[in-house]
Amino acid sequence: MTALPRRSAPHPFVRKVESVALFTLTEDERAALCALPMQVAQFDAYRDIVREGDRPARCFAVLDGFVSTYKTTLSGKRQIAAFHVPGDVPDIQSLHLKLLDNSISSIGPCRVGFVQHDAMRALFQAHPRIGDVFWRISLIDAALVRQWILNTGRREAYPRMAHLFCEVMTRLDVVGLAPERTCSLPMTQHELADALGITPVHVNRTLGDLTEAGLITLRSRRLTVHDWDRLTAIAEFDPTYLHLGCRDSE
Amino acid sequence: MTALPRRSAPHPFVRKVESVALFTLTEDERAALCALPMQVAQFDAYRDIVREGDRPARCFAVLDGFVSTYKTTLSGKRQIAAFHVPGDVPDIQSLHLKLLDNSISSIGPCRVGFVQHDAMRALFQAHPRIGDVFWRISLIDAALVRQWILNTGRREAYPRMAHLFCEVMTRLDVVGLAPERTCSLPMTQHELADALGITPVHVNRTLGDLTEAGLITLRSRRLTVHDWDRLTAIAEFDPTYLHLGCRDSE
DNA sequence: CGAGCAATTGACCGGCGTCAATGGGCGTGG
DNA sequence: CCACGCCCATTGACGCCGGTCAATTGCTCG
Repeated sequence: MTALPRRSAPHPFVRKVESVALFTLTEDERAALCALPMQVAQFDAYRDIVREGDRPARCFAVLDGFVSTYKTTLSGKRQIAAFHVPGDVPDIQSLHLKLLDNSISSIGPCRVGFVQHDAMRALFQAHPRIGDVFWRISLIDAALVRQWILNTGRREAYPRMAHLFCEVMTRLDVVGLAPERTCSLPMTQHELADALGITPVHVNRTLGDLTEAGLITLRSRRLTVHDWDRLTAIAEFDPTYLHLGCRDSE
Repeated sequence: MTALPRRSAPHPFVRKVESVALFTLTEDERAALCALPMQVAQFDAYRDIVREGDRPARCFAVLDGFVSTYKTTLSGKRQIAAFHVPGDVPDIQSLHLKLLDNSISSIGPCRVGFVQHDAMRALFQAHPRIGDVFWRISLIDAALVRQWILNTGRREAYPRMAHLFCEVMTRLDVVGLAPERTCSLPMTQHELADALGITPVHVNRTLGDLTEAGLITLRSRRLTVHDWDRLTAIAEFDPTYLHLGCRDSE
């Protein structure tokens, strides 16, 4: 990890909060969010950003790249429970759970912004509605994990992988990172395996099947979906669980 | 579901909040919790209490019995994402996510207590620390689901079932419902299957294996663990993720 | 150009699913 | 009090999805 000088770019929390809130931010609230001091850091690929057992005094937002939440068994098997895309705050839970129960690592190289818990807590005290939005954010994260369980527990490898691609593509599309159903997917097949709960070898076979079927292409870390309708049908993908912004339907 | 007259028993939220909070409640806070109006209802076994897609205006606490949070695929396969024991508030998320993304049903017959969202929100406004505790409760629930994913994704049926039993026994012990490593387990093998992501037939075989190994007995809806050390070893069970109350370690 | 990791492929195997039949416990009705 | 029906549990045979092992190829970067 390399510390970089603090930047004055538009604060990523503003965008995230605005996309999740069910109300419009006041100028005051927006200003308070922008005033959050954030320390930007860069990570190489496949580095732990925080580890299970840590007691962090800050949480972080993903600025660029991808990050994964994972746990491991004592015997070393690894299971990824969630991917996080730019704008997400993967360890928001650390605000209220001192002891981290999962690790979070970079997938490709990535940039993240750290914010001290104290600063967040002060913000929530001054602006309770913002605190509620972050609570909501953490609940949406939990909803994704529940869907992930349904996926690993009750779908075979083929539709399971299809579902993962549907989710990633949809979430990236929301933040403008999936034009033309194409997006960056910097993870190796080994990491896909850890996300899907299968072996890397079988990832390769399943990936081949999806490709042969003309559904997707995954080459040099880029994923393209050729037939979105068929892919979502195979995956039985219903994006409701993502709790995307259509405010009246939320 | 049958509506019962309101009871004046000690409010279950008090106990739950006290067990999860990292501080001691003031008299004021305790009184406010006790003043929460709650409507008690009784459910038969295997009834949905709330359904995916609902927009509830209240949430509920489990008073007696067990309930399960589950989702289903379009093709009808079912996956249980969590069990809830007396004292839990399984749909706390509905406070901030209008649209429920999972169903919750009773396992055995059970009693639950409904509390209007408005009442909860008023409480949180008057006592922000209590709001924080409920946030913490929802984060702990999320931690359990992440562990559940590791379990279904990266363990075979035998240790997976062992792990589930370890978790249930530990959580019931916390609320005094597992004396002598024995507890009620009112679910059928079919529901165990839906929790573990395997088939009922294989549940039966695995259950037989655990029994033959002298680890457990499961008869007439009662689970007994005969060799806790060996069971936890097989399950690689580490209760840290449950975020139990040892306050200094949290 | 060589080192090292990621991807690919084939052969084989085993855990778990599927199908189907049997047995057992319990509540209901005769 | 017994008979019936229903659901749950149990058991066996068989097949397949996905795991394991291992060899080869390809890519990336120093």
